[in-house]
Amino acid sequence: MNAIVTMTSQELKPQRHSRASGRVTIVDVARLARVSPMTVSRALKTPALVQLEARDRIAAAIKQLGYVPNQAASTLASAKSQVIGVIVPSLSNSVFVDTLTGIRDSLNQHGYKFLIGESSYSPEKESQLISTYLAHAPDGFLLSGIEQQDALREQLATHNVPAVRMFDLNPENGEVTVGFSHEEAGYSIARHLIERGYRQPGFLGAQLDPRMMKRRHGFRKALSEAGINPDIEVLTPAPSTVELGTKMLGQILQQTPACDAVFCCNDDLALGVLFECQRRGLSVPGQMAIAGFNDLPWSAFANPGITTIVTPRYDIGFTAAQLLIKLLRHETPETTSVDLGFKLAIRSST
Amino acid sequence: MNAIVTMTSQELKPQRHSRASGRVTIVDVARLARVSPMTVSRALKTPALVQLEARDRIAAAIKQLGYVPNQAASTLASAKSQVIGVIVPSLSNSVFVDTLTGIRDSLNQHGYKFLIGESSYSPEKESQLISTYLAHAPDGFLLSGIEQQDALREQLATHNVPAVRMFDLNPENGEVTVGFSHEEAGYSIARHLIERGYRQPGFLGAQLDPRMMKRRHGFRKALSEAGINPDIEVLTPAPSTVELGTKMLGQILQQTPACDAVFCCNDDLALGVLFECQRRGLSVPGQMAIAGFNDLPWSAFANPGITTIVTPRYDIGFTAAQLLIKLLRHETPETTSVDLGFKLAIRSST
DNA sequence: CTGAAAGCGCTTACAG
DNA sequence: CTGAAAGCGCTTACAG
Repeated sequence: MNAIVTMTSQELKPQRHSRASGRVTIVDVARLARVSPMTVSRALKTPALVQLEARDRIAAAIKQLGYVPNQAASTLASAKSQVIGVIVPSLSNSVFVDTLTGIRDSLNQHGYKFLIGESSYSPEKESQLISTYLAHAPDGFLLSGIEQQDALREQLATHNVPAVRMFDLNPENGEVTVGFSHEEAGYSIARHLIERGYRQPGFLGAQLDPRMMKRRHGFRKALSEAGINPDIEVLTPAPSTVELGTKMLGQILQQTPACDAVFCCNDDLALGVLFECQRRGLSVPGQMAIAGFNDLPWSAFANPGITTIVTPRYDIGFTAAQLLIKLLRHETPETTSVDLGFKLAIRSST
Repeated sequence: MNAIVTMTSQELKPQRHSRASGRVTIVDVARLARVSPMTVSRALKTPALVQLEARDRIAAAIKQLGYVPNQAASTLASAKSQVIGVIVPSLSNSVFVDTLTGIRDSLNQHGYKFLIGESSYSPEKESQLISTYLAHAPDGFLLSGIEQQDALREQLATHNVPAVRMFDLNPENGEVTVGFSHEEAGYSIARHLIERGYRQPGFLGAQLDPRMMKRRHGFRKALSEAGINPDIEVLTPAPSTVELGTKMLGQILQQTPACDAVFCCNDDLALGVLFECQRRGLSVPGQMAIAGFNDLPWSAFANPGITTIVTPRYDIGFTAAQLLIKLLRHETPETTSVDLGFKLAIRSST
């Protein structure tokens, strides 16, 4: 009777600083399973260290109560968030979506989640995103490109968060990078066009991000080496789209009517060029050869199929994530710059 | 002297349970700014409640120390994560990427972050993702479609997390939904084809998700009403791609050689059909009319331009996020089912 | 293999 | 407008 009275008075006068969330916690599970909270924690993280019988009782209690661990509490206590920050230039470019898929497939295997940020190709925005994400105490970062701001590098160093760069190569400094040589890719497209006999190939470049400029550089280098004028080109900072491709064909033909081939810095542009050629009655590749970049899903099925560079974007994401996990485990990767290469897919458009 | 000795002995014998992270905390900022940690917290969240002078000292201290608030600690203490879980069917479909952009633009204004999950059109996977995300204590969810599993509904109810559904309408139950009528969209494409005089229009359907089936239903309804055979169709559960479109044209022509128009459940398929028509020497729209769905970025620039349904996918994301924020503030939205409509873009392909 | 104690870095709920 | 105390729900670092 006394006991009941006591309970009632407790209910009427809750603790002064009480702010119970009503949420099922590890303590509730522990009580039901007749173990300590610590053992529940172990059963979840390192089951091998917990007796089978206890493990079963804990599993049953978790199920019965519908327990979901509180990630915030775990992060705070362990200083490990299991979160990776990923920064890509654009989500509307399916190239980066493929990379995210690779990252996801890799990280999921190891229990990591990731936050996705879109830098819109802006180094300033990239640095801002890093600042925001640091509040979530990410265990690591996957970044796009190797041209980050100094401020960003300092932030990473200050907070001691490892990062892996994607989409390029970085043989110079010790930063871990996974990608391929954009310069060589541009070079090989030019060589292909030259070998096919095109003598006035032009370059269509959009976005003007550093990697595109490297492709352009390789393209120009091959042309110069072959004694061909490398200055037939149209450049614009606008994002590459099919619509832009339709316009750029007009522009390059106006500048150089004898232009007989174009290397588009992305397949989007190439598709626009193809449609515009059809509209103008220019045969492809007879009157105008078209080469693209990335091998987007429709490139092989266009009419004609579009010659392009096949980029290993899924593998870049997957490999970069694997490397980052190695770094997080303080394993030393064999190499800091992984070159995944590219392939030249020759199709009917050239 | 004594003091120095004391300090030294403390350094040699750290506290038994010490696990200082080395991280700059709110306490460090408070000390430097000569206020309490509570005042720093207020300066960050509700600056109006803090004296201007103190605010300036705090801002200076934050800058000097490079303080970044610990999100995990904040979430744990306040039981608010400022995180929204977003589930979309697919990231390779740019439609959903556009929606994510709308969501981001809306949530960024209000300081929310979001976790993106890809359900691959699977209700089971959707439920799993929700379970995973609940560990992050999201303040709310944005879901795709209105056909969630009962288990998912229970989870949301148990954890008392509000959700807004996207891409469809839901006049039946009280669930908050933002989208448009897929049935009406399919109906209006059929009406357009009928009015143009096509008498054997076929339907090409991929993925077979609920919304596509509603479009098909509207399409068939209009044909039946007009006394036209609605059974010319090819259906496949495979994801819609340009490659698939090239194949499906062959299939429907094999079934029904006299088929004179196709409604493709997505513009990807329509582009494949267009390329395949070109390859087979079928004039568009003379021998084969093509209609698509979504108005992907290249649809207007194809040759010919592709007639399609323009879907308000960016606005769906933006509006859904706005509505969710209202729910989180316990404001009552004027309506639970927001119809953003669609537009029929008539171009040269029909 | 298990558990009691302390602490992670914030915010709530008070009290002034 | 400001601050001292307690607590959020975990994990670390011990000790057995």
